[in-house]
Amino acid sequence: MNLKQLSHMLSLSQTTVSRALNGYPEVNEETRRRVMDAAKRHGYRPNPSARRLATGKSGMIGYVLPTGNAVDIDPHFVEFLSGLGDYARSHELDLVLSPADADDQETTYRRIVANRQVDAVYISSPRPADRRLALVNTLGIPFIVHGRSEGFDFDYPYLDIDNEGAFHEAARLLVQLGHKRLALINGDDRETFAIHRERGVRRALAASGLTLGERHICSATMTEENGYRAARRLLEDSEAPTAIVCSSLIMALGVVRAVRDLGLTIPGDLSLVAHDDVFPWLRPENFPVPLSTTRSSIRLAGARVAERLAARISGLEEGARGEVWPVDLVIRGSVAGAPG
Amino acid sequence: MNLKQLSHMLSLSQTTVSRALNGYPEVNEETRRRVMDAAKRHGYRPNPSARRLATGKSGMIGYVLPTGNAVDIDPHFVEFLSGLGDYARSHELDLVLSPADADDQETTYRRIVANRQVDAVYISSPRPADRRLALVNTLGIPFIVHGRSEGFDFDYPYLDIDNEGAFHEAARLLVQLGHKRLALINGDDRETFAIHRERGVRRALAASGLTLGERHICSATMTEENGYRAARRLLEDSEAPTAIVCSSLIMALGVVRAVRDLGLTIPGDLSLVAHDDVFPWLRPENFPVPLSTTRSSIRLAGARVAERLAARISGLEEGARGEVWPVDLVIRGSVAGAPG
DNA sequence: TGAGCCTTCCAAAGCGCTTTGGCTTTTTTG
DNA sequence: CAAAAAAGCCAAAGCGCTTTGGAAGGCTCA
Repeated sequence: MNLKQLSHMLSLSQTTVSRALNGYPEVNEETRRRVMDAAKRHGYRPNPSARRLATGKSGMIGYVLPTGNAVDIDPHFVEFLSGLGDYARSHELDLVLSPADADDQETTYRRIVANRQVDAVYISSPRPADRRLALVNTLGIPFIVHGRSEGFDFDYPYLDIDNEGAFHEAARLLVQLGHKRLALINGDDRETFAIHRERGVRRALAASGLTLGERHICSATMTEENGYRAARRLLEDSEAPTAIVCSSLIMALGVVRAVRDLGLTIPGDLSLVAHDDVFPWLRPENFPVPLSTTRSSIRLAGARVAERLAARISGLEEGARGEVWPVDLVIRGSVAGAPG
Repeated sequence: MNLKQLSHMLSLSQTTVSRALNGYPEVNEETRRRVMDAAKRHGYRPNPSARRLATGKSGMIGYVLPTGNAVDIDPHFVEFLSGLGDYARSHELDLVLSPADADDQETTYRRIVANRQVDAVYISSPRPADRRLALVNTLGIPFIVHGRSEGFDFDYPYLDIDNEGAFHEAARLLVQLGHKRLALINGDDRETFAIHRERGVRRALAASGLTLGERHICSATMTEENGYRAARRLLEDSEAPTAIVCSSLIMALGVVRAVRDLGLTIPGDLSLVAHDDVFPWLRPENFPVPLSTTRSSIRLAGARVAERLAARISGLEEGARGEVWPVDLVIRGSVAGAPG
């Protein structure tokens, strides 16, 4: 069933039917009702390719997916997607993932923009002075960054959580509990979120005249194994920390294992706080010792990003509005006063 | 730069240029070269919407993403996606995720097919007599099922791993080690893979005159917490199993925790085998006691599905070819002879 | 009552591509 | 060497929608 057929059976022109369906004012309400009704009854669905060709709008939002043999998609992605999808569904938006060579995403961005394949894109895990951001900004397609970049002379729309604040709070708590030697097990330190987290920890320590030594900071991809390795390295050091702030629950899993292997206990020998993105399949309260966390649902962020993208597409949102969400500090059994 | 402009500057007709670009035979090789060259030099890219409208092909593969507040996307999805994306990239295919109400995916399938939005779709986590499968089969769009269904009177193309064989092997190993009381911690038992796995375990037990008691089988969404709960329930029973086969590494995490909470040890008191889909962020060899697993990379499966979808789109693959991958049984420290 | 203004609809022109059918040349063939 | 076949190219007709530029008819209002 296409427009032509539909309009023919209604004895109306395609113009009128099209307008009736798309809510244009210059059509009689009575007529509109008739059209709407017939459309629904016959299950008429405008052909998106045709519409796209005519309007240039696609009803899809894009994401460039870095791929490659050695490239692992972040497990957070799926949770973010849950939220995004949930919102997108209610607004008839689809999401198109364009796989790209991790080392050359630019080409793909240019392609999807030039082709008008999508109405908007979002960018995640930005780094300082991230080229994707600069590119997308000049290409002039609506976009939102999930996270933040740094070092640009222009503003841009983003949604981020207060990583610095969160880790500042976590570290401050530990310092207040008497810990003098703090360590940070961070994510990939080329990403802005990791930089912000480190900044937060440093600031909290500095406030009490403490510092974060070179040996007390690790950064690596967030895997269980890397968490373990980092913890081993830290805890076997002569100046082993008495408290660790950790960037992810998955890494915390490894930290806990290391602590055990070394015959130590939490929170007796070591206090531990980790960041929790709220996975349904791994919850901090279910750690051997319930884990204190800085918590922020990445899923909600996904939904919000979708919402703002939709707003931008329809012109309801404009400009470079940045949005920073506060992060909860949830205290559970894994923190205690400094030993000794 | 569009076809018209390009053909104009070459003093050729759009027809010829189009044909030259798309590899049709009725164009002089010399002319083709000229065209190709000019196209590359001017960065000409055919507008996909226009092409889609004209050909009906979209160069995209579709996936209907079940969403909803209470719906969690399986963390396996992202690994599968890694593989899929990796292949898709090399073939200029995009992936469109159409979010749908988890309880009504049919509408969405109909939509994307009717709209010719995608050239092919894949279906994952099928259940017996899965309606999506029946629907897609009648809709006549190329598709591949990742996993298998049951109870249909037609064949369909799929890619699955030998779940039954894998769990049969795992259980057989345990039986050979003298275990009489085996338990199975399974995924959602409405899904075919879970049914197959259960079947495998039962078959292995039956071969030695043993059975899988009602109390020795649990099934739930694969979260750490559910693994823990299941293990607690099993191990606190008067007929506690001496060996457990577990459907996922994430659940195994919970099993290990439960074992510890109960003051038991692996493999002293309990042997444990789990299925490993090969996540980069959680590896069985890094469990407190290295975990024996049935292993199959879900990522490779993703790549293979993409490959077959591409083949189907271009007509290279036809018919209802099913493909079943064998699963490795990897023995590590978590299994031992039955206690006592 | 007739000029001017809405209201409501329509015909037709794109959007950028593919593809059908046909028209020249050139090559082959008996 | 004429007739048939093949090669190489083109004009134009879609694909299904939106949107521009009217036009017909009914109103208002002096």
